[in-house]
Amino acid sequence: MPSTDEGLALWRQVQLMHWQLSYLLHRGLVEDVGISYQDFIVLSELSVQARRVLDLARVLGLEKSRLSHHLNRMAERGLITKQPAPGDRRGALIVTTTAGRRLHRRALPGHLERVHRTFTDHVTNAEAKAIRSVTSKIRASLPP
Amino acid sequence: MPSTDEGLALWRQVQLMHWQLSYLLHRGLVEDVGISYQDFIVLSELSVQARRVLDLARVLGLEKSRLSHHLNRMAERGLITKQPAPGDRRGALIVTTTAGRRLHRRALPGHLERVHRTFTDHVTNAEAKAIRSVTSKIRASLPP
DNA sequence: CAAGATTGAGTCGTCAATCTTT
DNA sequence: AAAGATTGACGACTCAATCTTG
Repeated sequence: MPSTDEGLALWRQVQLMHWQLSYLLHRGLVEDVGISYQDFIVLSELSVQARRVLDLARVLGLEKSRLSHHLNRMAERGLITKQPAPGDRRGALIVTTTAGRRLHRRALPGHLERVHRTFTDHVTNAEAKAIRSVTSKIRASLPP
Repeated sequence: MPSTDEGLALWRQVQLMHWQLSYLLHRGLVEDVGISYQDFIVLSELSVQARRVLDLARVLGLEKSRLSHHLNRMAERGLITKQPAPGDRRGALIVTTTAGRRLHRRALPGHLERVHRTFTDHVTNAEAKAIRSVTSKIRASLPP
C-alpha cells in the first residue's frame, strides 16, 4: 500500500468494524443464553476436544493468565471442569460439563446467524479471498 | 459468501489478527512513551480538534462511560483537561494539555512505523480496496 | 532451568442509575 | 422528556511473581 495515512485509516476502519461486531456478537449471546463471547469461544473450542490451558490460550489467541482467571469463573459457574492431564502432573485438562455443552448448543444457531447477518453477508467471495490472503500474510509475519 | 463455516472461520481470522496487532501496537506505545493505545487514539483525535465527550466517543467507537472514566484518568495524569463547552453548560470540551501534545508527538512516528510494518506492508492495493469495501458495507448496515 | 499453570494487586471496563441543562 | 455527561459497584484484565512438575 502507498501512503502511510491511507494505511492508518484502513487499520482504524478494521478496528472500528471489529469493535462494533464484537459488541453485537457478545450482546447477542448474553441476551440469548446468558454467556459472554469469551465463554462461547472457549466452549466452542472445547466442544471439539478437551484441551490443556496453554493449548487453549494459543488457539484462541488469549493470554494465559487471562484465560486462567476466566476458566476459574467458568468453573465456578459450572461450565467447565479441570481434570488431571494424562501423563503430566503439571496443570490440567479442561473439559466441558454437560451444562456447558448444553449452553453452547443452545447458543450456536443464533450466533451463526448473527455472524452471517452482520459480517459474512457483506463479504463477497473475492473479498473473502483478499481477507484470507491478508490475515495469512500477517500471521506468517508474526512470532508464533 | 457461501458456507456458514467458512464465514465463521473468516471472522475468527479477522478477530485473531485484530487481537494480535492491537496487542503489538499497544505494547509499542507503552514501551516507547508510556501511554496506552487508548490514550493514543484519544490524543490523536484531540490533536485535530477539541471535542465534546460524546462526540469523541462516537468517532473513536468507545462507550461513553468507558471514555468518561478514561478521560478522568487521563486528566489525573495531566494529558487532557476539561473546559466548559461554549454555549452549552452541560458537559465539557476536552482539550489536550501541552504534555499530552508532547507525548502524542513523540509517540506518532514509532506508531506509524509499527502500523506499517505489522499491517499495511502486508496489504496490496487491491486487498486494501476489498477491505475498504467490506468495512464500508458493514458500517452502512449497522445502526448509526 | 524450562514448561504448564495459577495468583494477587492494581487498573480498567460495564451496566444501570443519576444528575444537570436544554 | 431528551441530550450531555458522570458515578459507583462490581466484574474482568494485566503484569509480574510464584509454584510445581518435567
